[in-house]
Amino acid sequence: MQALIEHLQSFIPLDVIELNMILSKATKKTVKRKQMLVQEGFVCKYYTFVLKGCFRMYALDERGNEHNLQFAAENDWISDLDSFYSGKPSKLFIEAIESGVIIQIEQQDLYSLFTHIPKLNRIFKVIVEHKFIEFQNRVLQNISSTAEQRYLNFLEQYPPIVQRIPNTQIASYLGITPEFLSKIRKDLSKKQNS
Amino acid sequence: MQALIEHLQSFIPLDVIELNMILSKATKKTVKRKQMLVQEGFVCKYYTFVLKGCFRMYALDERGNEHNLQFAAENDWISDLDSFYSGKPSKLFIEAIESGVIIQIEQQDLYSLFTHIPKLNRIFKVIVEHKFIEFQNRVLQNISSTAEQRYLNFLEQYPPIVQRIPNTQIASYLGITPEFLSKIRKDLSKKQNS
DNA sequence: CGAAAATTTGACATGACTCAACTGGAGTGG
DNA sequence: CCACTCCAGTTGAGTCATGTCAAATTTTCG
Repeated sequence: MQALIEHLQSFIPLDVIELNMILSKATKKTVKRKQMLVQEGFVCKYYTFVLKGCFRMYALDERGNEHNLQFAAENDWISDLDSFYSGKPSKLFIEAIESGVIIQIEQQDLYSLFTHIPKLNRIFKVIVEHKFIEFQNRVLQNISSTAEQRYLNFLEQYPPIVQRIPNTQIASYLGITPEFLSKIRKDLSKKQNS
Repeated sequence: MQALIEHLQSFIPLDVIELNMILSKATKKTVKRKQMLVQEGFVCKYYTFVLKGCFRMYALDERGNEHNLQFAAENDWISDLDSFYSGKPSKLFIEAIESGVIIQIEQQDLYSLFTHIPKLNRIFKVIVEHKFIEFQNRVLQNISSTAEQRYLNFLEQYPPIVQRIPNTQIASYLGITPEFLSKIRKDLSKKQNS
C-alpha cells in the first residue's frame, strides 16, 4: 500500500488520520493474466490503482473488434469513470495484460472519503486533469498525424511499458490493424539500417 | 453572470458568501469574431466560461495546418489546462468563431478560490471528469470509426452548434480535409434521397 | 513439448489526401 | 443597386495511406 500513499502525497501532503481513513477503505487484490476488472454491461464499482502489472481498457464495436483506449501500469489509475460516476452499465472492458496486484476503492467509500477529506477532491481533480491533458494530446495526434508518427510518438511516450504490451494491442491503441503496424515496423527498421 | 452561477450550482449548491467570492474574481469580457483568447507561445492565464458565442481551440502543425481540438459555446468552459496549470507557454490557440461574451477567472484568483471554497474543487473535478469522458469517447471514435461515421456522430452529439460552425472547421475537428467532408456530405444526401 | 496466439508477408481493395479548377453566396465600395 | 472581390464549398483526377483476407512463420504460455 506504500506506493498508493506516496502517489497521493506527491500531490498534497496528508496527515496520518487522513491516510488511515483512506487505507481503511482500500482493498488489495491479486489479478491473474487475462482477468477482467470491468465488463461491458456491468457497473464499474471500483476506482482502481495499479501496484503491479499492466492493464488495458477497451471497447468492442459491432463487428466484434476491440479498440484499446488506455493502458495502465504501476502507479497509474484505471477505471471507467463514466460508469463509475453515473452508475450506468459500462460500455468498456478492463483486462489484465499481465498478472498483477491492484488496490481498489469502492464507489460509496470513495464518496465518503471525498466528503470527509476535502483535500482528496483536489488530488483527484489533478489526477483527472492530467488524464484529460493526455487524452487531448492523443486526439491531436489522431487527427493530425500519420500512423507511423503516432507509433513513434507512442514509443517515446511510454518506453517502460512498450516491451510489456503485444504489438497487436499497440496497433489497436493507435487505431490501425496489426498487419499495418507490422509493415510500419519493417519500414522503420529499413530506415534504421540505411 | 447569472448563467455562471446557475452552471456552478447545478453541480453543488453554494451559499451567498461563496458566490460573492467567486463573482468578485470573475471578469466579464466582450470578444469580437476572430479574436484570440490564447495564442501559441503565451501562457494561458485564464479559465474561461462562455456566456455567449462560439469558440474553437486548435493546434498548428509543422506544415501550418490547423487542427481543431474543441468547440465551446454557451455554458461551456474553454482553456488550455496544460498551460494554465503548468504555467508553461501554450501550444494552442483559442479563437472566437462568432463575436460573444465570456467570463474569465485569473489563475491566481482561481487558486485562491480553490483554497477558500473546498466545494469548488469538487465542482471543477466533476467538470473536468465530464470533459475527460467526452475526450475518451472522441478517441474511441477516432480509432474505431470511419470519417463518415464520425461526422454523423458529430451531428448527433452537437446539433445546436453545428449550424454555427463552418464545414471547414468541422472537417478539421474530425481530422479530415474539407474536400473529403464535402464528398461525405454529397454521398449522405444521395443516400437520403434514394 | 504442443496448442494457441502473435507476427509477418504479399496481393488486392478502399478510404482519404492533394492539387487545381470551378461555383456560389456574403460582404464592400462605388 | 451593381460589380467586384473573397472565401467557403464543391468536383474530379490521380496518388498515397491504410484495410482486408489468406497463408506462412515465429513466439508464447500452459
